[in-house]
Amino acid sequence: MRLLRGHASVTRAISAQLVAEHGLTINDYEALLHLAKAEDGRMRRVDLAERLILTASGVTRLLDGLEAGGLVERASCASDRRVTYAVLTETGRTKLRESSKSHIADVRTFFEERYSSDELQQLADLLGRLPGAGSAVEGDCSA
Amino acid sequence: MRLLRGHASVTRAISAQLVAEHGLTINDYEALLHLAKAEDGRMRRVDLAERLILTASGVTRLLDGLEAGGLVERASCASDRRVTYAVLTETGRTKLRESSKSHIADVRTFFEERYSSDELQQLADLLGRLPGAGSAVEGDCSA
DNA sequence: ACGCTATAGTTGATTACGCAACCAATGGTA
DNA sequence: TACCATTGGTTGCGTAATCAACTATAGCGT
Repeated sequence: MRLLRGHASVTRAISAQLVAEHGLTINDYEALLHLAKAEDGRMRRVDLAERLILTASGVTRLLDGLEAGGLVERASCASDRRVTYAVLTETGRTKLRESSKSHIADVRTFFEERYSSDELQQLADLLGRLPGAGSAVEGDCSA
Repeated sequence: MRLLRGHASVTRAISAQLVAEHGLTINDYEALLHLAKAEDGRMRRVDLAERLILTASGVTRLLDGLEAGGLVERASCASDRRVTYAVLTETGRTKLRESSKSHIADVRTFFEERYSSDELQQLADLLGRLPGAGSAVEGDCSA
């Protein structure tokens, strides 16, 4: 675990910039990002939770905030009435575009200050094997 | 940041075992560990905070719990009356010994399942450059 | 057609932590 | 020596996340 200790300070530093500049936490940001990359800008809440490594309730509350800010909306699924989609709004998409510029720059700077691109590649390979880095295709509600 | 996402699940998994088997969170455990490695089993709270990557207040509360469990005590410093030491008690030392066995095994298992020893070394080198991994010698109250 | 189990999501209580404000000592420096 | 910036520590408050309990569907197997 010692190994992973550094995570806290890194995340905090980067997250703080994001909050200060755009009013988004890292999870807010990454939720928007996942939605943006998903088909139709929508995901089932449960799939989003898995991607963000949050519990279902964590996602409920995260999305509460984003909905309140008008960045996402809910939509229901015709074929399964249990599911609620989180859908990126146009506002949300814009917000993401705006914030990604500086955020990506911040992250890049942070890592490039300490690692060469080879090392970065290595790091990505190694850390990519941890759970939660998977990239399986999620189920769609198109039945 | 994507890179560091895996951290959450790993920490949770390992921490859960520790809590279930010994009633200690990872921070509890590592606090005891740092104290055990320190001279006389004691550290200034502020130094402990730095090691654990917690704020001063975080450490205050962490130690509250450990004190309540009789695992650490407070001691004051003769030469600087601002400082309070956290001191490992005999009970605490025993607790640490007990829990370290299974915890170390758990961690080892977790990492050895996914990485070769070379890779582990690489990972340690790379992650060791993140802030909070430093190993500077801390000030002692022996003036 | 009926019940049983699994899945999606929400809510209440609790926890862990950070930040800001604060107090008390320290240790220059004017 | 009187002041003031710095350091160690605690406390109040807010936030993000967990877990457990719950509701509502879904989709079996008999």
